[in-house]
Amino acid sequence: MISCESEGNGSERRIGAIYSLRKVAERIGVQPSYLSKVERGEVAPPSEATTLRLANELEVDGDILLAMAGKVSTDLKEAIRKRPQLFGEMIRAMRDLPDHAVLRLVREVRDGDW
Amino acid sequence: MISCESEGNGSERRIGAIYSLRKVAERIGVQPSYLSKVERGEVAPPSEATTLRLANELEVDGDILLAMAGKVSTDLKEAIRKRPQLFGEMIRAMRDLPDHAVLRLVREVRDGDW
DNA sequence: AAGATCGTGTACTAGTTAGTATACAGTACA
DNA sequence: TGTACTGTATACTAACTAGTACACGATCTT
Repeated sequence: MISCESEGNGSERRIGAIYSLRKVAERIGVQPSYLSKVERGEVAPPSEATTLRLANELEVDGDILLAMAGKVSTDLKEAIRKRPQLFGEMIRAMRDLPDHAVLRLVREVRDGDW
Repeated sequence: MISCESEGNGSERRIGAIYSLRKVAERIGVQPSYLSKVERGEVAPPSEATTLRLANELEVDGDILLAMAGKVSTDLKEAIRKRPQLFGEMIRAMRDLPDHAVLRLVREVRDGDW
C-alpha cells in the first residue's frame, strides 16, 4: 500500500498510517486480506460499488478506476440502454475519432445551442 | 412463439414451422424449455452471446435486443473502457439531449472533417 | 523486549448466472 | 386414431462472483 506523509497534526501515532491498506480496507468496508489481493491482482476486480468506494477514498476518478477494473459505470450503461440504437451508433462512430475530436464534440454539446 | 407463413416451397410439412420455438431454440443452441421461459420473462434474460444469436436468428438489431435484456454490447463497453473520462463525459452530456440533437451529432461525426 | 500494526497466505462460502434434462398435456393431420 | 409436433412445468446444477474469517511472520515504536 502506498505510504505517504500525513499533515502531521499529531493525532496519529505513526506517519502515513491513514492510507495503510488496513485503514483503507476498513473505511471502504472490506477485509484487509481482500484489498491486498485486489491490489496485487490476485483476484478478480471488486464489484462496482466497492470499486467506487475505493475510488472515492483514494480521490481518483470513478470512471477511470472502473475502467481499470474492466467495468463501465451503471449510469452510463443506463443511458445507452434507454436509446440503444442512437447511442450505439454514436459510440461506434466516436470510437474511431482521436481524443481532440471527441473533446471538441464534448465542448460543442456543452456550449451547444441544441 | 410467433407463427408466420413460410414461402411454401413444400420442403416443410407444416407452414410456419421454421420459426417454431423448438426450431429457433435448436438453431441458437439452447433448450426449448429455456427459450420458452425467456420469452415469457419467467427467467432472467440470457447471456450476451445467446441474446445476440437470438437477435441474429430473428433478424432484429442486436443492440436493441440487448437493451431489452438490460445489457450493453461488449464492444461498446470496450470503447468506453479505453477512454473512460472522455467517453464518460460525452455520454453524460448526450444523455440530456433530445434524439434529434444526438442524430445531428452522429451525422456530423460521420460526414465530419475531423 | 513487548505490544501494536503491517501486508499477506490459506481455507471457506452464500448468492447469482445461465442454463440442462426430462416429463407432460394440448393440438394438427393423414 | 395414432403419431408427430407444439409450448410448458418441474427439478436440478456447474461455474462464477464477491467476498469473509482467521492465522501468520515481519516490522515498527516505545
